[in-house]
Amino acid sequence: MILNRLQQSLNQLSKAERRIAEAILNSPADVVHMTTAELARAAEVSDPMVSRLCRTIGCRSFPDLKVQLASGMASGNSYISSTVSSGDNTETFANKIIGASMNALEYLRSGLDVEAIEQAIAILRKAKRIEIFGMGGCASIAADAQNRFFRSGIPTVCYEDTLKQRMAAASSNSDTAVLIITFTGRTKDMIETAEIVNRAGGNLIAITAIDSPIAKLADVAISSAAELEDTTIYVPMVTRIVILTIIDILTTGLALQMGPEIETRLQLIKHSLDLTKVAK
Amino acid sequence: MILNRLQQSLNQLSKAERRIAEAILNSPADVVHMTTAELARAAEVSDPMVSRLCRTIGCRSFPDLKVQLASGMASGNSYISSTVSSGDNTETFANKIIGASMNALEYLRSGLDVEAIEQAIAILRKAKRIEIFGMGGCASIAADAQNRFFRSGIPTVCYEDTLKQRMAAASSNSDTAVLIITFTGRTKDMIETAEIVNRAGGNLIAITAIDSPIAKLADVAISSAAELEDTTIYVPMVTRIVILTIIDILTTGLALQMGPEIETRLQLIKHSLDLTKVAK
DNA sequence: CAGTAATTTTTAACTTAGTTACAAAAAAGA
DNA sequence: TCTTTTTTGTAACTAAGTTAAAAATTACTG
Repeated sequence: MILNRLQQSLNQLSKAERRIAEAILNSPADVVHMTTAELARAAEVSDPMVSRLCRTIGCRSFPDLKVQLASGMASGNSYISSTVSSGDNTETFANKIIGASMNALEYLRSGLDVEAIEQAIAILRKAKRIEIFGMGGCASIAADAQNRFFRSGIPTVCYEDTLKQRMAAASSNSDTAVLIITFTGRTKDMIETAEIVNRAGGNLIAITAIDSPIAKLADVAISSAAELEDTTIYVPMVTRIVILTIIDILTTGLALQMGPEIETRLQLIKHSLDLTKVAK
Repeated sequence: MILNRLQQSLNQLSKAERRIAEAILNSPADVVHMTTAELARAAEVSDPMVSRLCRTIGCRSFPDLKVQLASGMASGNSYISSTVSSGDNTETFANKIIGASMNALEYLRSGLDVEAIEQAIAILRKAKRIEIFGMGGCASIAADAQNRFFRSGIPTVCYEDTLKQRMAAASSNSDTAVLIITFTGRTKDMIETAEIVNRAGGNLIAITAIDSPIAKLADVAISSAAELEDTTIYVPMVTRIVILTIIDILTTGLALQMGPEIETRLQLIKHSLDLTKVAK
């Protein structure tokens, strides 16, 4: 969506361009009915700067930007995730956080690399075991992934300790699917582990930032949409949600390919919990 | 929507106007990027007729029609979250999964119990320590919550083992905030643990299914939107996403109340990781 | 069935919006 | 401080869209 692109590239723009971008973000609904001159006047810049900004953010022309704006804002997907500020009341900042998550999911949908997903599922499908590695904030995501993948019937383990990860990596082979989860894709330990997997001949799937060292080392790299993250806060929030959803997609894809055989197993797993619950 | 208006007024239009209307209805997505001349040629009429049709159907100008078209068509890609079926190709089921998550977030937004959130934040704010309990599929969520709450400076631990949970529950007091995360709110072990917290005098926050036993035992219960879960699959998917977002809201609210003091700590925590990463 | 009136459509002129090219100003670097 | 690069604004130009008037088609009446 363009509003995202604008918000994101805001600090890479020149002074005048930023003014225009801000004017658009301020009242996107109005911009849709403006001329270049009107917008230029609102942003207190010259007309051609408007045309230029359109090009900079990847639109063919100003009318083209308006069209994209209009389609972007339509329906429910108008959650512009502005940053939480200290003056916000509970309802406001809660809405902003929820909006940011929805935004990220919309972004995931529009840019999902279907081919990468299919390749990853193919690797998982023929794997005799799955090893999942995640450290720091990704450790809990890795644990969640383990909790989902083992239900497929393929033996799945998860390590958050770099030493264990290295040892597991070293003993991987063509029967092993290694799933590395990392926000930045730049953690030194993890890069080394990925290299060990490569040397050992394991099949490496990475869910991480695009163009990161780990993405390059992987057989299949799936983008975690880390570029969408609000860097004014210090903990990745939306990236986490996006990765969990990617894991949902992978496990579902795997289950679909396995067909009805998995159904019974899932049911058995579910009913194994029956006696731990009180009745409704 | 304009496409409707066009379709409806189709037989009230003159011959040339109808040709244009039909051309638009045929490929509205393309029209959005056309000029009057191009559309006129496609409909085999003269340029001014295009302008005229726009007026006839109630648009100010042709660019205005394009904008309306764009916004009208975009609402088509609203998230239809039907159940995944075995015939779906990758793109389809991926979209369904993402759609289900977005749906759940929309649901969370519209029904968020702001008061409960504020009460929970108040409890966390005055807590001297935070204990987080989650089992099974909720263990990884609890771990994630720990990873977020400890950054506030309040000592935070997380247990997924029912024995440890019981012991921690027994040693809770009015300085302790206990956060229980459970999908169903009906796990026997967890109910007993909640009762122990009550007897010990700890402050109990539960993120769980509404109207469940644990929700009733808690000082503050926040709904996890479990009632939205697709029960044809055997693993909670959207509930997980919703709970994570609730945790984001709680940690953000806590940070906002703590004010600038927390900023420094967050920065320090972030920079403590600097040396573990390779440079860009 | 012809002629006239009304409507529709086209051609041509015109206005306005948007872009390009170039010059000036500001910022960065030497 | 001067040079070089980047950024911004001014002015000219292109193209898009609209208006106005003429031509053609259609409908209606004598």
